[in-house]
Amino acid sequence: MPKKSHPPREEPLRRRRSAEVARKEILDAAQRRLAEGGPDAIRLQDIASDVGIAHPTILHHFGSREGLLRALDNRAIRALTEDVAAMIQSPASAQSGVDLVERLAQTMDQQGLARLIAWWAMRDGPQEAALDLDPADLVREVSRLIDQRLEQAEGVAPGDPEQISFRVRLAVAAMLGDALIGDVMSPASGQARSDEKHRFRHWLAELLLGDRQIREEVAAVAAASNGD
Amino acid sequence: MPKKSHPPREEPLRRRRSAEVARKEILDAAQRRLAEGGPDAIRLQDIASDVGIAHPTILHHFGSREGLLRALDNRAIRALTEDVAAMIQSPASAQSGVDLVERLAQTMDQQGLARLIAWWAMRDGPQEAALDLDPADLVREVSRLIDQRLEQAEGVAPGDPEQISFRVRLAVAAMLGDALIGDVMSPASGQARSDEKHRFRHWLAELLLGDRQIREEVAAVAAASNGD
DNA sequence: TTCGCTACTGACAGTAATGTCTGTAAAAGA
DNA sequence: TCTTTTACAGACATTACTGTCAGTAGCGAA
Repeated sequence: MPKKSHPPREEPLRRRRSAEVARKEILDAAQRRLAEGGPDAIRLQDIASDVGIAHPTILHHFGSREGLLRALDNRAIRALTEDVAAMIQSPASAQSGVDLVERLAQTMDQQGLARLIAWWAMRDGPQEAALDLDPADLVREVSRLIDQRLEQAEGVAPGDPEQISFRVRLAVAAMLGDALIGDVMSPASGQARSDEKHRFRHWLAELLLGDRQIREEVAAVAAASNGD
Repeated sequence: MPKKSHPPREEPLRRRRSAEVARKEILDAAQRRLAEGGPDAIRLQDIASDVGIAHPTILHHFGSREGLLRALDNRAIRALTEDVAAMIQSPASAQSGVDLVERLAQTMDQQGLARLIAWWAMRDGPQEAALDLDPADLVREVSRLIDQRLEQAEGVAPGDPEQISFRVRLAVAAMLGDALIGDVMSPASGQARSDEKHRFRHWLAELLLGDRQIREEVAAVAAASNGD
């Protein structure tokens, strides 16, 4: 029995979101598609049906398919930047680099951020980057933050500032690459593969901070040798 | 004046390659397109016009577009495997890891191999890998080769075999990630960026082999301390 | 309640890409 | 020279994806 229009309808015929919410839901769906199905899975009609809207609505919010993709790119770079910055400023990262690497890896893994960034690099790489923000600022900002922390924590100014940015660059590049092909490179499978992944990240974290510790050991041994 | 068909024609109306050569030329063109223009640039008609053939010829050789892509994937993984293997067996890699990392990076850079691999990871990652060869064999084989070399060169069996595979995994992942987003992460530009890139690789190579050297230093210091 | 704004939709247009079909021509072998 | 094989091309079919357009409906403001 079809509803009469007498009482005001409980369920509106179509849901109307704010422009902001609509954009977010569309971007989320697109990112999910990209993560699960690869680049060919980003089709306006599919994304629209995921969100529960018609595909012209996506065009309404983003102008064109290309506009949607650029918005995806920008959000991904921004998310990575903010996550890395928050990571460094968190108190947990004071002691060890393990949490840093682990969280960076999880950021890359979750929601297919690694794939999104790789895809962006493939499409925009050779041409001019059509982004709202400059990814190089990521490294600059992160390096600055690390520098700051180091001075605060140790009171030591590290000799070569490039060493810091190299570590950041290595961590980001490695976690990006590992998120992309780490699974297929691993000889293990199933739970063992997951365990190995975490050991790998742990090992990398120690490698990134390790030589400092080892050099301290050297200094300690040398001091002991002189003192005795 | 149109040619008479009296004398046997010097130039045939169409060039006829062997199936093998044709496949190679098509794959080369496709890879070039992918490297320069991104994933959307792989269109049968474009590739065909690059090679100088009609697009149904590509279908004839690879069955379908998907078949072409799978052939591309397989060739990329194979190229990477063989290159890494050759790299390790070369005499130049005996002394330092610098040449290893540098060559691995160049392999990734040249001909857009990094992009090809990233693209493959994006498309095949979540599903079953549709490859002729298992990429995990790459790591296994490389680890075995490194193991071999280490025993030959130093006569020492390294403690943890996982340490070796972790280094390979890190080198490959880092150079893949850096080939993808290294340029945009670099604060420098132009020639300075290129210089920085090489310094980064050099630094990574030393990091990968460095702690061994440093530990030897520690041992040396300790020995000197005891001996004196 | 009325009005205006705009998020949203259905139907359609245009286009471009893959894939099929039928036939042609260039080699290799007999 | 005849035959067989197969690399290759032109024309067409089909599909499907993006983008347009005119109109609808929900929500806030007056």
